[in-house]
Amino acid sequence: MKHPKKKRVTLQEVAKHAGVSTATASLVVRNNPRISDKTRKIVMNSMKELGYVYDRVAANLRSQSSNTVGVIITDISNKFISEFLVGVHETLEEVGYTVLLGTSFDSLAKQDHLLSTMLEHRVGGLILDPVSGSNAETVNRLNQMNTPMVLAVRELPEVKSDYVGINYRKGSLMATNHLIDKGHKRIAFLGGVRTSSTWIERMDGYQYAHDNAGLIIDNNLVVDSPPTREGGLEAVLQVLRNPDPPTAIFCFNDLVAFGVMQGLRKEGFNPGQDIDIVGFDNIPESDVYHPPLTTVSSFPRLTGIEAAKLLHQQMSNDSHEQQRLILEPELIVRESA
Amino acid sequence: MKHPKKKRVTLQEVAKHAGVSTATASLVVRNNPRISDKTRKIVMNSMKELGYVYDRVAANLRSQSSNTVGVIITDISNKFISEFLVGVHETLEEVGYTVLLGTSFDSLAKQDHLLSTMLEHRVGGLILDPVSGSNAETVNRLNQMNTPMVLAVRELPEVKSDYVGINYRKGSLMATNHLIDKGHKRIAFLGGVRTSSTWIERMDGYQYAHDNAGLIIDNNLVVDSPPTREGGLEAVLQVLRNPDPPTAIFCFNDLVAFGVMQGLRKEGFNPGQDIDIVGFDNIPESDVYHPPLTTVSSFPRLTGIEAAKLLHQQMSNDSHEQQRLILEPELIVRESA
DNA sequence: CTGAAAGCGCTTACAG
DNA sequence: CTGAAAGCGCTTACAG
Repeated sequence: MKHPKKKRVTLQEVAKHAGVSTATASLVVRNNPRISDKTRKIVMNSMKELGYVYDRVAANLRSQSSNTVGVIITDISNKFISEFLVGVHETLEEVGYTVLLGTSFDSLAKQDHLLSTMLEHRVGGLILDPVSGSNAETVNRLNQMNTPMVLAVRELPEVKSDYVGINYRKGSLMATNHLIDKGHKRIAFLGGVRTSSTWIERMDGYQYAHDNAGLIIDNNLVVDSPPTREGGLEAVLQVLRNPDPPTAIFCFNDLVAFGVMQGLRKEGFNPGQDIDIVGFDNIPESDVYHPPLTTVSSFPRLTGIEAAKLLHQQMSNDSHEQQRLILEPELIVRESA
Repeated sequence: MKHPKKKRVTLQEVAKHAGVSTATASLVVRNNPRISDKTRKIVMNSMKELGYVYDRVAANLRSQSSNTVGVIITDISNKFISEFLVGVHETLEEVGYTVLLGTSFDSLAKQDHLLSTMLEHRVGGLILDPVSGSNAETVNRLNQMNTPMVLAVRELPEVKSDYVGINYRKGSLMATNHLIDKGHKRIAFLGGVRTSSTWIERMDGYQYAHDNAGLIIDNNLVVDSPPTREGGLEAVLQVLRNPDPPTAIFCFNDLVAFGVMQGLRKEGFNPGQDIDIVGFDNIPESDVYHPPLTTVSSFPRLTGIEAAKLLHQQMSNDSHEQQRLILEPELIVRESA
């Protein structure tokens, strides 16, 4: 876990080689304009000659600053999250931060551990896609350390923090309305973790659409599961055992929808014809599924970009008021419904 | 880019509060058995009471060690790479490393910049999925710094380093043979960057299969492109303009295959019936495509795990001989060919 | 515009 | 088993 390295060339050595003081050399590395061009060149030369590599760690320690940002996500395999990460990462690198990545694999214990590690590494800020069921307490440690943070994707009810996410409720409302408009009365809602804010919000929209249409929800048609392909597969198998199965399915996300399609085929149904399906996320592959998936587009990359921007704002402004950014989704109608 | 933080509680303060010397407190934090249980408890208490957070950065500086590892990848959106990253990340976190993530977005300049940044951050080791066209010189900077490194996914001819990757040649051979066995004589090879080792190796296998069968390759059927869905789409449109179009297509990877399918449909062909298609990678979604994709499984996650293990070995053993690990692929026959 | 000295928060010999 | 002091590689006032 530890590994001693060949001795680095230090700034002192560079300074000595260039015949200046360490302070001067330090100013040169940091491009301070107060150094004459002549001196600067001499020092730069010495750096090149000796193969000097700036030690950002020592610099950060001394100046009590940080240019690293921690990013903790739940699961890279999830396309929504990986696209989110692209947005975050791209934006953060642009502004010059280096990112410490942590994956919680949806485990609260791992997330806790990662939070600690990040703090120990003196991150200047943190972007957190929290595990469902994260408690405020865990996260408030960050506030205590005065570390800027933005929460993304999943909102934590009791946590005071910047947040950027999707208007899941509206997306779910649009999806369910679409199915109702097509004449469906028995619409299942499959997948997702019942305690997560993302599930609850989708449930809200699903409920609201039913209420509006004067329909009542059959609770046997609401089956939760991990938000994965496997989860979708299991959920649909369960719901099909129902004596009165659904005629349409609203899926927690596109991954779940794939699993659902697989399950339907396995049971002899033809997805998109016998049973309509709507997904959520509009991951890039959803339009090459079989059949192409009707889904709700939720702009993961943009979510990441905005989260990174918000964090950057927080880190550069001392007086920063809390922000909450909710992106509006869009219904993409394809062949599955 | 910099951000001053509230003053941290230091180990000195803890020591004073506990009535011991800093050295003793330090030994406690690091779980040194040489400290009596009684003293340990007192110190632990003080830490809790004061809200102490270990400063790994200061510790690493002083002890000239590092428990961070840099991971530079080309593109998170690419499912092969993101799965690879999962493997790397999971393994690295298990052994207690924290990962600094960099994405080169396939730009040589960005990769160079990231390498510098990682060195400046004193990473203890590095896993590099190099941009195609990376030159040895760039990478050898690491060797100069004596930083352990393992190359993954793409091999760099002139670079001496551990490497873990896939036997692309064999995978490509299997895929092409499969198409030849089905009676195809005009097999296109679409997508991928012509200068990358991954492309060259696939080309080798494709060539070899043709030679074996006494077939000759029509160079008009070999079209390179970025290894993305968009790239596949463009490549197939180009190859279809051919007066004598192919009857089967071997795709650089599954993403390219999706693009190819889309392109075929757009031009009125029915993928898997009019024209057979084989992909490469076996990404999780490939079996829910339309039609389910015949492809070569290349174990991205395992690749990541092995890369991380190799790096860990290098970092913990001083005498480490160079290793080259090549994973064997597998043909997955589904409906597209 | 440049230099000498102190200090960021730890760990590391060295004594005892 | 514990303590006092030096030092990792930088930056930061403070002088000049």
